[in-house]
Amino acid sequence: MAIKISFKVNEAVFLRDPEKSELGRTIIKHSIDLINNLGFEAFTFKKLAIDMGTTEASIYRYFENKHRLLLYIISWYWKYMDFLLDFQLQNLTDPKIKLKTIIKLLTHELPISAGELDYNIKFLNQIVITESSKVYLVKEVTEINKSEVFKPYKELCAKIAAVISANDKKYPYPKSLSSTIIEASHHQQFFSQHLPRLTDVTPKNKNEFACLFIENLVFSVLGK
Amino acid sequence: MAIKISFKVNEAVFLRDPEKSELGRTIIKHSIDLINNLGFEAFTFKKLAIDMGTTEASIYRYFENKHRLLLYIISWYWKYMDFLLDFQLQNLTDPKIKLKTIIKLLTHELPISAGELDYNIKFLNQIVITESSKVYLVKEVTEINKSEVFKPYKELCAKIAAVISANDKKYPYPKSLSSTIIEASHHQQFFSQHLPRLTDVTPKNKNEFACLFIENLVFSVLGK
DNA sequence: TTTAAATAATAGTATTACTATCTTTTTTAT
DNA sequence: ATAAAAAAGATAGTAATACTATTATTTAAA
Repeated sequence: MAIKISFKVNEAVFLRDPEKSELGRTIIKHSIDLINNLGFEAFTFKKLAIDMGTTEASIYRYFENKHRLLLYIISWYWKYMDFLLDFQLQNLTDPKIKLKTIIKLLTHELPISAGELDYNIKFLNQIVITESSKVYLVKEVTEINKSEVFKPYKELCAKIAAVISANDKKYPYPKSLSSTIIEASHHQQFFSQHLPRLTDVTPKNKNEFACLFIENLVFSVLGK
Repeated sequence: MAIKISFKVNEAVFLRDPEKSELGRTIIKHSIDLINNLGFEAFTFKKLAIDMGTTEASIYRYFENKHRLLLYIISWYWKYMDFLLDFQLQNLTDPKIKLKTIIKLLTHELPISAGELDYNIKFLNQIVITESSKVYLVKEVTEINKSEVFKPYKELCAKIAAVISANDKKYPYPKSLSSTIIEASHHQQFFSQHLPRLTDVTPKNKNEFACLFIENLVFSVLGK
């Protein structure tokens, strides 16, 4: 019995819930493929419509614009990450091992654990690395933030911050360290792929590099 | 005798050097104001042309597109930062004080030291915080990187990495730590301004927050 | 002072980012 | 089973964006 995993993304993100119809799910599936292929800037609703054999108008019934669609995808990812985190931490008690598990999760491709997934996780991962900061690095951030659509990110950040605090009760910046390791995980992965001189990757540690760097960083800060 | 500061940005970034004509300098000056006002997404050459009383065609003679213009501004900023860094570190010998000076520079508005500046540094600073990652977080990064236009960023990163290594010869990730503190400086400033729950800012430490966090981070990692 | 280079003025094109309308199909409620 | 409602498809249209091209005018350099 394969369980289909789905997460409720804040209603303010979409006009019609894409999880609730075949067309909606197709939009998300094809968007992930297409954004990964073209990059977010070159991605348009027109191209998406052609790609999936429907019309622009149909897509506009689900999302106000492509920024909202990206926000949906990224939010979905954070919810999935949050779920995986709960799942993987459930039987762990040692806060150090908990934190190591979190760092591993942040710096590796997401595992497709428990249930079947509609989306291409490899692509989703790349999109998060390259495009996720574009959802908040916009002029309208304050306006968008009012509708609570950044909640999944904030909740994940708070959850990781709690584990950080459990490792070192006196550490004064758990939330900032949390958001920093989330962002740095992406950046170091991106840099090691495309601008390696901004990192210390070597051909040897290529795959483990981001993980090793972040682990070293975190456990230095938290005093082992 | 006021010295006008100027930096040579890689020729591949522009079609015609904006530093070498009045129109060119006006383009940069007005771009900084307009990008800061509208955000990069809403900023267009048309709006810029109207704002400065010229035509779109004139601007296209200087820059291929708005992404290149942003790249120019950001590159200029890194060059200016590099210059300030040399300037401020010149009489320092203690590597710890050097690193503290660097962190202060990264987390505060740039000082307008030595010479007169054409550009609005306050705005430039905000643009770097909000828009700088958009110059490399694009599909064409590898292609763009070939023309060496990211050099100013890489050089600054290397310079900071050298100071990091001077603080701790055995630390294995100087370049990654360097790029991480550059990026985290921006992110933590952005978050503390717009999404404070991702940080540990308080009304009290508001202005010093990013600096305090990064200092604590760096000197924990480098073992005091 | 001639020539070249830069700018201004204007026009035009393909694409993007939508909105509107009407018809057909599918779903749901009775 | 059927009527009503909702969703999707088909088509059209508009304003703005992201350019390119052409010619005339001004400015700077040889």
